[in-house]
Amino acid sequence: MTFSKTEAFTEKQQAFARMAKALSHPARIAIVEHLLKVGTCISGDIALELPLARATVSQHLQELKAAGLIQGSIDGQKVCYCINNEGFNELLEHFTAFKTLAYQSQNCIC
Amino acid sequence: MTFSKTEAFTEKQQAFARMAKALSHPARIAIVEHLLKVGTCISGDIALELPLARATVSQHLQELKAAGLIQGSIDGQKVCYCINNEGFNELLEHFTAFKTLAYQSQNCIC
DNA sequence: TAATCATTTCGTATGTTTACGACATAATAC
DNA sequence: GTATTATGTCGTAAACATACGAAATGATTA
Repeated sequence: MTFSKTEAFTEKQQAFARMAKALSHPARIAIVEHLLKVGTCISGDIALELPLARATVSQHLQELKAAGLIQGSIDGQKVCYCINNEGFNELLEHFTAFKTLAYQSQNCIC
Repeated sequence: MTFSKTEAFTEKQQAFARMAKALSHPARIAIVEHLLKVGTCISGDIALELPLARATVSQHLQELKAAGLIQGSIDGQKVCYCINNEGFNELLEHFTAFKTLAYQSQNCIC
């Protein structure tokens, strides 16, 4: 009974939640930050940056890719990862919407 | 072996991840959106908005509170929830930092 | 005081996440 | 062709998340 009743919520809420979930682990935050900083694509050097086994890093990379936040392309025997701008911008839009709501919201009266 | 090696990452990365985790379920997105829209505090009416048992909604509310995104205060036998502006702003700051990095980042060369 | 109502906590079943070593795969290098 | 290197997938153990009904708590109301 844990298949989180996602179908009961709007597509937008589900999309936002999926992206937030992708960022819900510090290792994945670190990966995204690194890719944003380095800009140019990086492969398994990411694993060197993190205190995790390569298999684990690979797993985190797959999750970020599935969420549409990063993309990877094969370059010889290496894989070159970078930010997926389309997905990343979608994430920022979700937050802009949040921010807009926050501006309109009254202060808490509790 | 799943105590997610959080201690290996910076405090900022951990804080961001904690808040993202709080938003990683559509029900919690819906709750935050609702509180932002309604502005004035709401209690178990939130449960009526969601297709979930009250116990489950309560659990989600505790998680959002623990993450510092909302706050609740007792008003008679009801509990009045609203956005925790301090925590919410912290979340927005994390995203602003992300956005700033994104602006400086080169395009993907992959 | 007892009944009622709003909310949370408890117990629990089940699915998901995290982590790792070991194995598989696929591309260069020798 | 074989070795080396980079990456991903598999199997697995332990922890965590999600959901709910039932019981507990605490405040009004009768």
